[in-house]
Amino acid sequence: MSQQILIVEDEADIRELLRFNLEREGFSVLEAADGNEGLKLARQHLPDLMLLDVMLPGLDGFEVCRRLGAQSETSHIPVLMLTAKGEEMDRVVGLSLGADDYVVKPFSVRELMLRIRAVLRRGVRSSESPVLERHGIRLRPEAHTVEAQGEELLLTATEFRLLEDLLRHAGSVRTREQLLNKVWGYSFEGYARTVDTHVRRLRAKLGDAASMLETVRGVGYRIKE
Amino acid sequence: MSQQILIVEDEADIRELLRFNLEREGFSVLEAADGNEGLKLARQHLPDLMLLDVMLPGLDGFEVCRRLGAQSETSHIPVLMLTAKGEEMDRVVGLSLGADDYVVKPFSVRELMLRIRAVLRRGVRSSESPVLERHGIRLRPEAHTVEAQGEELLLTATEFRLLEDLLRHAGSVRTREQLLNKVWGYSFEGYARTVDTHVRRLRAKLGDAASMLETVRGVGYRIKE
DNA sequence: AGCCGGCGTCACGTAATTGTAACAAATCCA
DNA sequence: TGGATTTGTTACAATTACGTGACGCCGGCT
Repeated sequence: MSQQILIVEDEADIRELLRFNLEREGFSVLEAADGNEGLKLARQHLPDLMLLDVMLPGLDGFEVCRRLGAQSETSHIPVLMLTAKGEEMDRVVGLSLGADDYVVKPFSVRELMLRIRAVLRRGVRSSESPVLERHGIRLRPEAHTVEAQGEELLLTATEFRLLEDLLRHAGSVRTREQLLNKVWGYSFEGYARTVDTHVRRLRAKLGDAASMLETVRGVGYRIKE
Repeated sequence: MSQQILIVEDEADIRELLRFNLEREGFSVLEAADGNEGLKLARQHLPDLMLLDVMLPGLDGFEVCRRLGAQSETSHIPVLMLTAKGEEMDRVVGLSLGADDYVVKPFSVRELMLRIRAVLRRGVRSSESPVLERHGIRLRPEAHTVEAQGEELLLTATEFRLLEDLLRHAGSVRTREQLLNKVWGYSFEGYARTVDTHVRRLRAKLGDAASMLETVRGVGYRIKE
């Protein structure tokens, strides 16, 4: 379930720093200390993303990148290059060209994580369903709009996320716990009945379409198949 | 028959790496290390597109661009300018001289390839520049100008990029984080409410057209579909 | 130097949103 | 049927989000 990231970096302390932060963000991590090993692991595990240092003993980052691209199984693996500091902007640009993005050392962890997420997001873009539609309700996640029988509904952010989650699981029951975790986030420490209140508010705005949002007594809520 | 791209760039590293990526994408590549040679090759081979660095020894990118435009055989060749970050002002000049698009360094490979394909798809130079138009607002990325109801608006660089990003995603909500990453860059470590301030300034300049830039409470901002 | 435009931050006011409590209604089970 | 449990409904206070104006910094220009 968790996404896998391959670190190819010769300096052990940087590897460790990266591993620590990536795992804290929920990624699983592979490590390689040189280009050859990185290439081998990439082919074996087909990670979701590679962090690739440019300056490596033996095969350098650019060469690894080139060889990855030459193989069809590995050519789709997004690569984020780590480039040494102090280089000319032009040079950095050049070095980044075999990759999807690059970060200049020393980098801030925050920035690196942002870039990793950005690169990963590009991959899943296509799989995201653009429109959720059921029983005359049309929800556009991208636009953050909802229509019921052609009328646009003005939902609050929470209501919207709630409806989105229910729609994504249309046909199956969602428990209050599941909804709290997904809509409110794991750090929410409130009462489960908060869900009830928001379901009520949502129903009020749904009008006639509210009948599709049913209560499953003792379990949770569900949108009809 | 693969399309031919001419790279005019003085740094050998960058040339090589551009060549590598372009050939990987199926283009055939010509190289020139300075403006004069670039001009010569352009006249000889009439490539499908030119990647033209601004900073060149001898004849600079603008001059190359201008001389190309003066000849009927070469005037149709699409030009994609490579500009360094500090060359914002020059950009306007270059584009007015006939470049079809520009890419500001540093850029990611992905972005460069997308732009190359966009320019090639557009076909004949200047025949159909990408103009972002919505609700009486017309933004010309290449010319770096914005009009609202026929009146030209004088936007700052940040305001322009902000509006450009919002327009490119018209109909979709953009979160503050997305806007910060895109408009301010990943290395920006400031406060998300900075976005609000710039939205406000943008709205002030948009005048009546400001109503198309709506706030999506709890999420971000969106330009109406 | 002095000025100025652009930018990021801050403080404040207002309005929308949200979580909770309290009570009513519905449903279940013995 | 009656008590227990679960859910619906309403009201409300606290919080949050956003718009707005102002301020200070910085870099470029005169």
